[in-house]
Amino acid sequence: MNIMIREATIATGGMPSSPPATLIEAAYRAIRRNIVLGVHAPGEKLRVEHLKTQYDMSSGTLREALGLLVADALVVAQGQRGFSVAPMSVSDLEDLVYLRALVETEAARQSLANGDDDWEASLVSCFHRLTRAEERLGARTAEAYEEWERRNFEFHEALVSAARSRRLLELRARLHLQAERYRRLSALDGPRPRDVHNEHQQIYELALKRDADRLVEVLTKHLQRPVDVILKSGLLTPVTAETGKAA
Amino acid sequence: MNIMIREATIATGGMPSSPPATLIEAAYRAIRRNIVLGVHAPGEKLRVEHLKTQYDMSSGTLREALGLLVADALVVAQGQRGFSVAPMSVSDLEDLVYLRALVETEAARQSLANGDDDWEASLVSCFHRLTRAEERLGARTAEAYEEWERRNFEFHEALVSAARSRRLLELRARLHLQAERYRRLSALDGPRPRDVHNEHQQIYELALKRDADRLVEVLTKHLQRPVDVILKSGLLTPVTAETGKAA
DNA sequence: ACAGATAGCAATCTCGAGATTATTTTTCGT
DNA sequence: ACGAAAAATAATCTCGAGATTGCTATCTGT
Repeated sequence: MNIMIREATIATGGMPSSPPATLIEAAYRAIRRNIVLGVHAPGEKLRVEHLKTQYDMSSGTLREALGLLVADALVVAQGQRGFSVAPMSVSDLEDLVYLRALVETEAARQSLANGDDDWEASLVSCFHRLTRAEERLGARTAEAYEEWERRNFEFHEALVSAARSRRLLELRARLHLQAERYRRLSALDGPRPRDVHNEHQQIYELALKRDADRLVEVLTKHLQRPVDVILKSGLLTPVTAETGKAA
Repeated sequence: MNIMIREATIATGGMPSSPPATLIEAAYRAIRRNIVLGVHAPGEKLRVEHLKTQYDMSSGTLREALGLLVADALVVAQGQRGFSVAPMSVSDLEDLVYLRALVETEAARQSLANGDDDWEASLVSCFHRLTRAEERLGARTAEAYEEWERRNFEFHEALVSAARSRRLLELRARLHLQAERYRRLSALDGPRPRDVHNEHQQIYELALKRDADRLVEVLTKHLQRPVDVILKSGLLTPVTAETGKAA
C-alpha cells in the first residue's frame, strides 16, 4: 500500500546507516532528520494526529518512534499531555557542550592510550580526506558543506575509535546527535575555515604525538567554539522558542 | 475493568517515586523491578505474548514499556527479532563502573565547587541518617538492608546534588539504575559494613573540606569495590548468559 | 464585570485483530 | 544417512477504532 514511503521520506542522517528494517525505525529517522533540520521547530508540539497525515503512518508506529526520540533527548514527553520537540536554549547548549567536552576528551585519552597502528592509519586517512574537504569548502556550495560535515564527523570518530569503553562511545554518539541542531545554527553564521582547519591540524598532530594533555586542551576549545559563534551572533535569544514563535 | 492491576503489580523501585499516571509507566516500573530483582534473568528473551499473560496488559502497552527499558539499557532490542533482557558480564560491569566513576567524580567536583550552605546541611543530614542505618545493618534483616540501600542512595545523591549540569545528573541517575543489578549480586556475598562505613566517612569529611582531588580518589575506590567482590566470589562467570546456554 | 463551575471538544492512551517476518520441523533428493 | 529446500508454526510488527483524560469556551451567580 505505502511501501515507497520508506524511499520517499527516509534520508540517511549524514552518517553511514544500514537500511531501516522496520517501519518504526523509518519513522524514527524521518522525524529525527526533520527535527535536526528545523522543520519541526524547538518547543513545537508533536501531535500524533497531525504527524499521521504528514508521515502517512499509524498512530502506534509514530508513538513508538517518538519514544525512541525521547531516549535521544530530541523529544520530550510531558506525562500524558503528548510529545513536543525538545526546546533549545543557551543554557541547554552550554550544558551540552560541557558534557560533550568531558566525554570527548576522555574518549580521546583512551584512544591515545590504546591506539595501535591501524588506529593511526585510519586517523591519517581521515585527516587527509578532511583537509581536502576543507579546501573545497571555499566553493560555498551545499554539496561541499555536506561533504565537509561528513568528513569532520569521520575524523573525530576516528580520533576516539580506539577507546575501549562501549558505553562511553555510545554516549558520545548520542551527544553528537543532540549537538547537531546547534551545529546547524552556528553554520548559518558562516564558519571560519582557516581557524577550524588549524585546530584540526593541531588535534591531528597532538594525537599522533600522544600528547593527551595538550590534545584535551585543544579539543575543549574546539568544542567550545560554536557556542561563542552562536552567542555572539544572537541566533539564540536568551529565551528561545518556548511556544514555537520566536525570531 | 482492571484498574487494581496498578496497585497489585507495581512497586516503587526503591527510590522515591510519584504514582504512575499512565499504564505504560506502570508496566515500565513493574518490568524494570523484575529485571533488577533477577526475576527476568539476564539474556532471557522477553516475549510479548508471554508477558501479556504475566502482566495482564495489551501488547502495545508492553511494547512501549519495553521501549523505555531499552532507553535505560536494561533491555536490548534485536531488530525485528524481539526484546531480551540485557546480558550481564564481567566486561560490561567493568565498563559500567569505569563510566560511573568518571561521571560520579565529575559531578562531585561540580558539587564541591558550587555547593552552598543548604548543600552542606543536606549532606550532613544524609550522612547522619546513613550512619544510623549502617549501625542497624548488623541485624542482617531485609528491612535493615532496604533502609541502608535507600540511605546510601540519598547520601550519594546529596553529595552530587549541587552539580549544575542537568545532563550530567541525569546520566548519573541512569548509570546508577543500570548498576543496581550488579549491586544486588555483590550484596549476596555479604557486604563489609566496616570498610564501607569508613569510606563513607572519608567521603563525607573530604566533601566538607572541599578537597576535590582526594575525594575523587576515594570515590573511585568506593565504586570499584563491588567489582572486586563480584569477581572474587565468582558469582559472575566469564561467559555469562549470552544465549542462555554458554558457549 | 469578574470568578467559579459546567459542558463540549480535542488529543491522547489503550486495546485486540490482521499482516509480515523469522524460526523450526518435516520432507525430499542425493 | 546427511544436507538442503520448503512448508508449518510462532513470534513480532502494524494498524484503526474505542475508552479515557486534559483542555477550552461558555454560562451563571455574585
